Amino acid sequence: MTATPPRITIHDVAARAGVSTATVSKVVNGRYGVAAATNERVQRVIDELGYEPSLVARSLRSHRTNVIGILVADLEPFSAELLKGAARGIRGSGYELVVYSAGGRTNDQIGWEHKYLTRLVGTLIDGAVLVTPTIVDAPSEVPVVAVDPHRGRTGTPTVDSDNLNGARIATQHLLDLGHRRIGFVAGRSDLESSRLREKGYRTALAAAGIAINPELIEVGGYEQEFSETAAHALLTLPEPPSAIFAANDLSAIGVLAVAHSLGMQVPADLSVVGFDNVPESVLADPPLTTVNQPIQKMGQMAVELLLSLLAGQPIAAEHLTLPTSLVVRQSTAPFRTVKPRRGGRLARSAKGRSPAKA
Amino acid sequence: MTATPPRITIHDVAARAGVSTATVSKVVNGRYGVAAATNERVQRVIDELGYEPSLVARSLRSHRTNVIGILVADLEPFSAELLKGAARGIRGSGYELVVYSAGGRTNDQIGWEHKYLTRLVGTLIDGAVLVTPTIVDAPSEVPVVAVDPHRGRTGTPTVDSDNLNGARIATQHLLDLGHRRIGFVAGRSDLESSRLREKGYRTALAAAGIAINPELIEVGGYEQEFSETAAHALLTLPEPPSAIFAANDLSAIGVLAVAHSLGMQVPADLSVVGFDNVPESVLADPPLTTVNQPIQKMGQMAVELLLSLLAGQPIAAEHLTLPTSLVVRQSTAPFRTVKPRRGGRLARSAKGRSPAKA
DNA sequence: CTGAAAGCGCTAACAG
DNA sequence: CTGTTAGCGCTTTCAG
Repeated sequence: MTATPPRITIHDVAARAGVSTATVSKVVNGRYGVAAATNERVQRVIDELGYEPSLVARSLRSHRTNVIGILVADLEPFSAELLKGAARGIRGSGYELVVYSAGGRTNDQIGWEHKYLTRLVGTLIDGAVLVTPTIVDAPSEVPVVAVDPHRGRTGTPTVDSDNLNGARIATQHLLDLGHRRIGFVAGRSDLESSRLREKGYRTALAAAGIAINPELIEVGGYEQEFSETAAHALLTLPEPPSAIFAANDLSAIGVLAVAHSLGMQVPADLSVVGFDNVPESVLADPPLTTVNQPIQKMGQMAVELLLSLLAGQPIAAEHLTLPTSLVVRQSTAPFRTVKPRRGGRLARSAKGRSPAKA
Repeated sequence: MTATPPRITIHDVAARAGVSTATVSKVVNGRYGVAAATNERVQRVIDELGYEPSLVARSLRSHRTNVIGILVADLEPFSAELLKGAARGIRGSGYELVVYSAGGRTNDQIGWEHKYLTRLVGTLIDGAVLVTPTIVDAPSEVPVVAVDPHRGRTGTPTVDSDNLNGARIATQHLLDLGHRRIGFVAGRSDLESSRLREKGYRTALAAAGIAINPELIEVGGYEQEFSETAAHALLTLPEPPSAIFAANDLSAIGVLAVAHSLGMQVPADLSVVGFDNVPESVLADPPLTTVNQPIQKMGQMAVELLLSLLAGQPIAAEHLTLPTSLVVRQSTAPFRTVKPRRGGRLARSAKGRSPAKA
């Protein structure tokens, strides 16, 4: 155990400068009513000692901190991307940013966002952006903006993207390529975005006159590991799908991994589409066809919305839904009737053989 | 202005449950010495009211918070990537993570890390990871690990990557392609990593028997905007370089932008190499040849080091330097003697014309 | 212009 | 087992 750090407090400064703590406080905060000479002397001592007021003590006293919080369940590709946008949104606002992470594995526990919010709000932060919260509480007294909330829309301002249409066009892309047996690796049913993505999948299929086959739907929970299990189930079916739409990129990357381990070539033997367009999707092998969400922009808008709220300004819209779009890369290809499976292994010369069968 | 949030405090709970605040505190913290009946009653009130202790008030009192801080100047690709690794490192440790961002534009002010560290340490966080700090103080009483510190190595444990060799192999790659006039977009001279990268550039050139030409070196400050100015100066030289090595990917992306605006084709007319291998480098047009730093791993190791320190365990090594490697993508090509410039515009049919001249 | 005193929400002795 | 008291580091009236 390390020794208690000898923090330099306002008392140390006051003692050394021969004034009261109240005076030091005034100097630090640039309040009026301090003689120029005193001010200078105190300032010198502050510099000497390298004194810096404790954010915590200060915010406990004055319920204004000029800090906004971004609460995330974990720091994964999606939230990391969002943070870049959030940083852009806060620039020049005079506010500072604190990101609080529940630490990943805590996220099985529902309602983490409420816990962290109440823990911090009113003391450390003036307002918060909640990233993919499972529950958005009854509108709290403190300004809160939710990004991609799990339970649809409530009283709190919200930023999300068009999950329904994104899923539709992703599925449609696969249909256009001639695929008919299209698997779906679902997200988490408690999340609104996840439900909408599944709905988009179903809608597109229905519109094409294809009946939903329950055995082609497996839950991957938005996580790579679970998704690998799901993908395995799908791909070892007696009659496996020729294409899989995964509810997010991490899941799609899991599908890719399983396909490879099964000796399948993507996209020759299996087409895969993801959702999110996180940077990792480009790095995937092969680069993933996916649905683009303007994640950074979502982060930026959420922060800007929060800043308006904090300033007491009316906000343009309660709920912002940003458009999604399809990004075609190399994980999708036209459906081929003949599957050149030979004893479980696949022929290597598949490329460019049978043409599309749209 | 929004009304003061009616935070539910320990007093509210105490009053409602008909006990003292001390008792509530004991219940919350699971201390011994509370009657089962009381415990249950208090617990019920806590649930009813949705009470959650203020992290701030608590940490002010008990100087242990189980929270570690990651202090960054800004949330850009590098730090965002690092956070993913940090999150992995903290998983299962029981600690929580707070990321504190100075908010970008504050970073012209040197020493932000000291300020934020003293602001938070001893009150909000038990220890910290400093990301690219400009100054690493005399070893503080509180556990601190620096990632890619700017001023070489001091008493504080450090995680970085092999900047010198990375820069060497990047430059060598360009030399191997036959380039002789190789420009350099430098970082910030106050940063150790930046100095090492410049040194690597100079070393490689010297080893190839090429004299350093000062007019081929411009400062880009690790920022895209500055780097564009630097690149513009370089590319409008009477005798411009045929290749540019940029001190980081953001700078290289700036170089790409300027090259395009000048009507140059990359890599046909200009080869560009970056440094970092952030996800953005793959997204660049064309995908950037760059030096890979294991950024996520650096974040993870930094956190693990800090955790050891916090646990009072001896650490394996004071200074960890992870290896760097070259990632060849599409922004580099062999040098061509003849530059098909025609009135400032470039012929479109450059591809595959004159062969390498290594 | 300056300082004494109160108190933010909480925990840690110590009495009762 | 429970409550009282003190005080973490700071800001804020309010007297002097």
